[in-house]
Amino acid sequence: MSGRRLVRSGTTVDQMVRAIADRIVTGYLRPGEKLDEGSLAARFDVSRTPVREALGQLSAIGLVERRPNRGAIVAVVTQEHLASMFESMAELEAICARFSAERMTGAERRSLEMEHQASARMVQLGAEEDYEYFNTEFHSRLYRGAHNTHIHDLTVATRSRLAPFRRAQFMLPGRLAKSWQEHDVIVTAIMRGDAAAAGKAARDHVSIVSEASAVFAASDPMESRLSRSARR
Amino acid sequence: MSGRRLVRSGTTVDQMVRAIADRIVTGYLRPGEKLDEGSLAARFDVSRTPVREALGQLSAIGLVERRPNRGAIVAVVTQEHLASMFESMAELEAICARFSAERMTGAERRSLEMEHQASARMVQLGAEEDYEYFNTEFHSRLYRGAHNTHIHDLTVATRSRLAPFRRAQFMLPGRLAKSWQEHDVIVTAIMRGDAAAAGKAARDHVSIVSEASAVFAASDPMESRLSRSARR
DNA sequence: CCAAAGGCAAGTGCATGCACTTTTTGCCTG
DNA sequence: CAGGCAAAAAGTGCATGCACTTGCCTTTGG
Repeated sequence: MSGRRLVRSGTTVDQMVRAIADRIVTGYLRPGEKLDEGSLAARFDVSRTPVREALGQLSAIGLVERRPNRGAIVAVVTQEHLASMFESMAELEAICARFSAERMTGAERRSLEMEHQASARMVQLGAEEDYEYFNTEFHSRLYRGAHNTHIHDLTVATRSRLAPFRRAQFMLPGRLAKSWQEHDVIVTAIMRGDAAAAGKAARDHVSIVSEASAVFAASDPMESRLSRSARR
Repeated sequence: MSGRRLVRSGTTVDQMVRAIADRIVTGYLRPGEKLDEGSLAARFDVSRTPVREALGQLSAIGLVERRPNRGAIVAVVTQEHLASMFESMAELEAICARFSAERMTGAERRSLEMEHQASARMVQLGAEEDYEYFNTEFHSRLYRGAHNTHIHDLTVATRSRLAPFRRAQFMLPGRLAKSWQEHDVIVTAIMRGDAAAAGKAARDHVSIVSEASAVFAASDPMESRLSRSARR
C-alpha cells in the first residue's frame, strides 16, 4: 500500500466515515453538495469501495442522502425538518437535565459546577472560541449525567446533526452572557436536585439557541442558494 | 423462507439491509449470533459486496456490532442498555403523546379514537395476534400525531430495536386488557387536549411494558445462553 | 505433558473490472 | 435558434480477486 495517509485508527471505511462526517458537521461540505464516489476516492487516495461503504453508513444515519443510481449528496435539511430537530433537541436536553438532577453523582455535580464557574471567565473576556469549548463540555456532562446510554446516544447524534446550524449563534451580540446565565439556571436546578426545573431550564435554553440559529439560517443567503441548487 | 431474494424494490444493498434487519428485529437472528458475510451472500444469492455494505449500515444504526477483521454479530444488548432503551422509549412516547394532545388534527383524533375502540373487540376475543396489529398501529399514530419528523424517527428506531424484547409481553395473562386500558387513558387525555396527562399516561404505559418484558427476558434461558456465548 | 512456535484454513478488507443507468454533449431538424 | 435525439461520457452498482488478519490446530522443544 502506498504512503500511509492520515494515521488515524480503524479501518479505511471508518476513516472515511469520520472524514466525511466531519466535513459535513463542520459545514465544510454544504447541504445539497454532490458527493462523487470517484472524486472522494481520489481525494483520500483509496478505492471507491470504502468510500461507497462510508456513504452508505452516513446515509443510514441521515447525514447523507442517496438517490439510487444518481449519487449521494449531503443531506438537505428543510426548514421544517430543522425545526423538528431543534424541538427534539430541546426535549432530549430536557430529559438529560431532569435525569442529571436526579442521578448525577457527587463528583459529577461538583465538576459540572466547577467547569461552569470557570467558563464565566471566558464570558468576561468575550472569548467566543474558548467559551465554545466549555459550552460543548457543559452539554456533554449533562448527557452523561443522565446515566442512560441510549438517551445519550440519541442526544449526541441529534446535536451533531444540528452542529452546522448552531455554529454562528455566538456571533449574535450578547449571546455569550445570556448563554452562561441560562446554563447557570440549569446548574442551580441540578445542584438542588430539582428535576422539573432543570428540565424546563434546559428546554428553554435550547429553544433560545434554536431561535437564534433560525434567525441566522434565514438570513444566510448561502443557505437558500444551496438548497435551491440542490433540486433534482 | 428460502434464500430467495425478495422481489421488493430498491438496490440489492437496500434489500439486504431490510432482510437482515427484519431477521434481527423479529428475533429470528439472536443477539450475539455470528453474521458471516460469505454465508449471507450465499443465502441471498448475491456477492459479498452488498452484504458487507448492509452490515456496515446496520452497524451504523446499532443493530449489529462489527469487530474489525473479526466479523459481525447481531448486537448484544446488555441488561443495562436494554433498561436504558426502555427508559428512553418511555420518555420518547411521553413526548409524542404530549405533542399529539396539542397538535393532532381533528381527523387524526377521530381515527385514533375509532381504531382504539375497534381494538376493544380484539381484547374481548383474546385475539393476541390481531390486537398486536392494532397496538402497533396505535403507537404509530401517536408518533405521527406529534407532527415532528425527527422525534418520529428516533421513536420508530428505538421501538424497532426493542421489538425482540417486547415480543412476548402479551403472553402474560391479563396483559391484553391492561394494555387496552392504558391506551384508553392516553386516548382520553389526548381527546381533551391534556398534554401533561397524555405524556404521563404514555410514559407509564411503556414502563409497564418494560417491566413485563424485563421479567420475560430474565426468565428466558436462551437469552442468557446466547449472550454468554457472545463473549470475545 | 505442557507451552511456545509455526503453519493452515477461514474469513475480512480493499482494489479492480465490467455491466448498467444517468447525464451530458453535439448534431440535426424544423 | 430552440427543441429533440442519439451517441459518448460520467458515474453508480455489484461481482470477483487477492492480500492480509485471525483463530485454530499441529508440531516441537523443554
